[in-house]
Amino acid sequence: MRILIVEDELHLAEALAQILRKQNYSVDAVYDGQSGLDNALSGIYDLLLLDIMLPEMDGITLLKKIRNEGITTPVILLTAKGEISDKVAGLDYGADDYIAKPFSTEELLARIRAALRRKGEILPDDALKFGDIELNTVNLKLSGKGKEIKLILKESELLELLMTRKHAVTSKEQIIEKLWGFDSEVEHNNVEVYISFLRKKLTFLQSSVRITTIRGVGYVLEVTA
Amino acid sequence: MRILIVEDELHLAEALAQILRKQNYSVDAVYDGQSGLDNALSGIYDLLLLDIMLPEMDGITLLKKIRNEGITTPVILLTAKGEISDKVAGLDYGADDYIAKPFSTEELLARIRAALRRKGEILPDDALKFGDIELNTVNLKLSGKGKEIKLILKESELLELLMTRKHAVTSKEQIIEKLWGFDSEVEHNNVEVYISFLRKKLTFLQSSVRITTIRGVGYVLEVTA
DNA sequence: TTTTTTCTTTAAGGTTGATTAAAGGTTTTG
DNA sequence: CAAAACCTTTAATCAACCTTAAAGAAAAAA
Repeated sequence: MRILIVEDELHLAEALAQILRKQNYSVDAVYDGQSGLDNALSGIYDLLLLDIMLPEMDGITLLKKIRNEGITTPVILLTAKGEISDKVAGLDYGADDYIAKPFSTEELLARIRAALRRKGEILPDDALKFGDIELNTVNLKLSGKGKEIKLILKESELLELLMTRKHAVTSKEQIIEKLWGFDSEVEHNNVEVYISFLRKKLTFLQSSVRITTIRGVGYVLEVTA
Repeated sequence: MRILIVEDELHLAEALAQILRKQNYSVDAVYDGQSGLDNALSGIYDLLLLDIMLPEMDGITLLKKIRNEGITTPVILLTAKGEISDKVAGLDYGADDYIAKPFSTEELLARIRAALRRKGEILPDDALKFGDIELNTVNLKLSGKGKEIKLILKESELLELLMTRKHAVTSKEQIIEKLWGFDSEVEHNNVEVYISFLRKKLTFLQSSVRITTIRGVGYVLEVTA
């Protein structure tokens, strides 16, 4: 289950992300409205947590835009105390719920569960697809052509990143930032090692998906003919 | 037999829970209407004890909502003295009974038995199944392949959690939250210990069910070939 | 109540397996 | 060709996890 947090208070955003990851949700966080919109439009999220007060573009505008694009992802608005009128506007524009800051973890989790339940009675599972492979980001199993193989966490996170970014080229810096965190001192070689591991497993699966290197730029998934 | 208590007076809720557990009911308690709704909708309970005055969402509204969802779980309302009109409304909306605070333990237990009897003549039993094992959450006996072994409470709760979550991976945090409560300071090692105990007992039963570790993620039940 | 038993938690050391670092090879680019 | 970027494998390190024993707490029995 993938959740996108759009919240400009970095601290809160990271705290939320951490809490949700412990519940085994896949979480991405962005810190301004424009990035929120870009990410939300990808349609890969099962739920959006949207702060109302945001730089670049406020949460309500963001909500309006994604609804106009036909995206029905459940949205929970995060509101400060005084923003009652915003709440109402939010619900009018298709938010599923709102929760006033400060809120308890428990309450947030309950509302998330409720929103997810409300939406798709049959909860979509966590399988990501690309070409002939399917990655389950919860139990870390990668399958294709009848075969199946277990990944370890870092492999899964890396492949997940490549799969969600589809045909975009992903740089080593982006990978490091996503897998090891913003200011980590991890070497490029480290990424190369995991790319190598993944290629081996893709080969084992006899998948037609491969990880192509674009020198000086990054990696991208491709389907071979 | 699983009972959900929705009662905002923490003290009363816990006291009730304790009394009912002594009667071998499986009891969960939540302290506001929204959480009550979330939990009740899961449909796993055999009875709901519902306070009328609640934060977030009052008991009557809660009752209405679950009945609208087609959930027929018996409901006993807990009412304060003055709330006669609420009682009536409650019965209109499909409560099975009400009991006025303060009430005696005996009276409550009698009404619970009556409500359960009234509902399903054949009472659903408390056996959970997965693969070749069966867990009775009331007498804490785990059986499979003809053999049977007694679990202790924490083992049973842990296995119950894994069994109800079926093929989902459950993190240690989720386990701690469920077994020890939200903000407890219990160490991860504690979970590991009980996982270890359970594995030993599964081995003793020669069950094909095993608890698989997914490093950095959590635990999941699997059936071996 | 005191004693005994059972259950729960803590602590410690061992084991496994993930991660990192390193080294040598290969491919691409200028 | 030389330099840079990348690939792959292996070995060392480190973190996560497992297991056992025993202390502590709670419940049951005497």
